[in-house]
Amino acid sequence: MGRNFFIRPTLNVARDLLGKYLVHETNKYRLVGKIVEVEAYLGERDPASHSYRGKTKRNEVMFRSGGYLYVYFTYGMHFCCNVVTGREGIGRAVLLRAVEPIEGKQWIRARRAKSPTEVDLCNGPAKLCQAFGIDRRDNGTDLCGKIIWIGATASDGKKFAIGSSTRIGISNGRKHRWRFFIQGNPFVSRGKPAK
DNA sequence: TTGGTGATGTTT
DNA sequence: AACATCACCAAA
Repeated sequence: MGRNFFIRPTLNVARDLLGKYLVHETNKYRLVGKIVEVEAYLGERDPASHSYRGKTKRNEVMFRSGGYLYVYFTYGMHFCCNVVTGREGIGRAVLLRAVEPIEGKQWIRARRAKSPTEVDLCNGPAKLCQAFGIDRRDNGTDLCGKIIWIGATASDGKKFAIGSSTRIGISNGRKHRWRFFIQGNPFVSRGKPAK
C-alpha cells in the first residue's frame, strides 16, 4: 500500500488493514500473513496509548507520518509491532495482533517451534513478531519500502464481517471498542477483552 | 477449559 | 511498580 493509505484516520486504517497481507521479505525467504486482528491506539486522546503523554525516545516512531513500523519490547521478553497512521506529529498507530500464515510457513514454524498447532503460530501480537522475525532492529522500518510492507489482496473489501470489542491487556481506556477482527476467522487470538 | 504464575527487561 | 504477553501447570 502507498503512503496515502496510512495517512488517514486511525480507526479507518485499522479496519482496512483486515484482510490485507503483511509481508516480510529478505534474500532468504518471503513470509506472508493475512491480517485478521488489530487494535487502534489513538495517541493524546487515548490513555492506553504509548504516546498518550507525548513523544519519548521509545515512541518517537509513532509520531512520524503514516506508513512506518513501530516495534516495542514488552514484558521482558516479547516484541509487538504497530502500523503508524496519520500525519506527522500525531502519535497514532495500529497494533497488529494476529495473522493467518499464508506463505513461508516452514520458516514460521521453525521460529515458533513451541507452537503445537497451525492456529497458534501467529494468534497474538508477540507470537506474530516472533514468527515473522520482527524485533527492535525493525523499529522505524518504512512500510513503503521493500523489506516489510502491507499488500492488497483478493480478499480485501466486503467479503467478510468485521467484529469489534474492547482492547486486550490494558487497564486504561477500557471503554473504547477499538479492537477489530475478521469475524469467524479461526486465526484470531482467543484472548478475552478486559472487563 | 479455565485460571494462576514465572520469565524477564524497560519505562515511569 | 507496572507493563498493548506467552507458556506452562494445576484444578475442575
